[in-house]
Amino acid sequence: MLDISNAELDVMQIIWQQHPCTAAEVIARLQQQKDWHEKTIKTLLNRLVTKGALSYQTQGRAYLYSPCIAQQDYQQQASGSFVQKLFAGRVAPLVASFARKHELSSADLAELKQLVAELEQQQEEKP
Amino acid sequence: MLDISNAELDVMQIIWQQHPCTAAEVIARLQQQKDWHEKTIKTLLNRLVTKGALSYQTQGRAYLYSPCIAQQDYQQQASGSFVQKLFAGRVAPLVASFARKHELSSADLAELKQLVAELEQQQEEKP
DNA sequence: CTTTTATAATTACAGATGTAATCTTAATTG
DNA sequence: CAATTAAGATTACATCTGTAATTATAAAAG
Repeated sequence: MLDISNAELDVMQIIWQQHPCTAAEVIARLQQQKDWHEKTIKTLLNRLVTKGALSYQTQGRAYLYSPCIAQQDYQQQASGSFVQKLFAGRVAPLVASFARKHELSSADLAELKQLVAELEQQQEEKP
Repeated sequence: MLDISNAELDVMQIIWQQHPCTAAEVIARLQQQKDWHEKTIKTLLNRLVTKGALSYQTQGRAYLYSPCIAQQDYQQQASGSFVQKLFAGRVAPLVASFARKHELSSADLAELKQLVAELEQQQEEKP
């Protein structure tokens, strides 16, 4: 299973937002939020390529990076193992736990409600 | 912030389930689910003490371990940073993502629905 | 009291991670 | 063309992790 570290994930987020993109672009955008040295970011790009999370095509002297895994797919994989690890595979307790600490906005609640409704309906459709 | 690794977390789960407990007890119970050497588990216990996740009281030659952080508190902290890291702090998309891969049971859905209802009510109470 | 045994402490060691610096090489500048 | 610069590749190095083995020590057994 593709395992992306925390620092690497910050790089992936930038690239998921917009790709393909050059190292220079990643560096420029990441440095708006992280105080990381250019070399550090290059290292992370390299490691991500090595572990198969990013691919690239050459464009003259530079590389054009693209994700090998879609953000949604990675989110799915990661939330699966997180929920398994901390909540014995049940997602409702996670939401409860989260809500206890982080006040949910009305928008969040509405979104959740809607989601639950949809899932219920799907369940009825094929019982 | 208290950072507990994956292997360490397995030890914590055992101790959260029942504490205080001796190393021998932890080993016996963990070995029912993990194929870990006794020495490995001792190492993990030690590291958890060092990082302040466990404390102990001596009982003759042995130690009686107890968690320094409640399971709920750790779950809260961990889910907070997970949701932040992968879903920009919004929990609904996490549930959506999770549900897309892992079929939710009726029980799960009911639990979620109930939870949402409660949260909505809380929100009305103090607007 | 000496030997064995059970506990915890210390040490080991490879791979992952955070965080760069240095090296190589090709392109740009003068 | 020579010197500088900018890309990526390689190397660095401390800390964390997974996974134990070794050592010290105190208790139990003979």
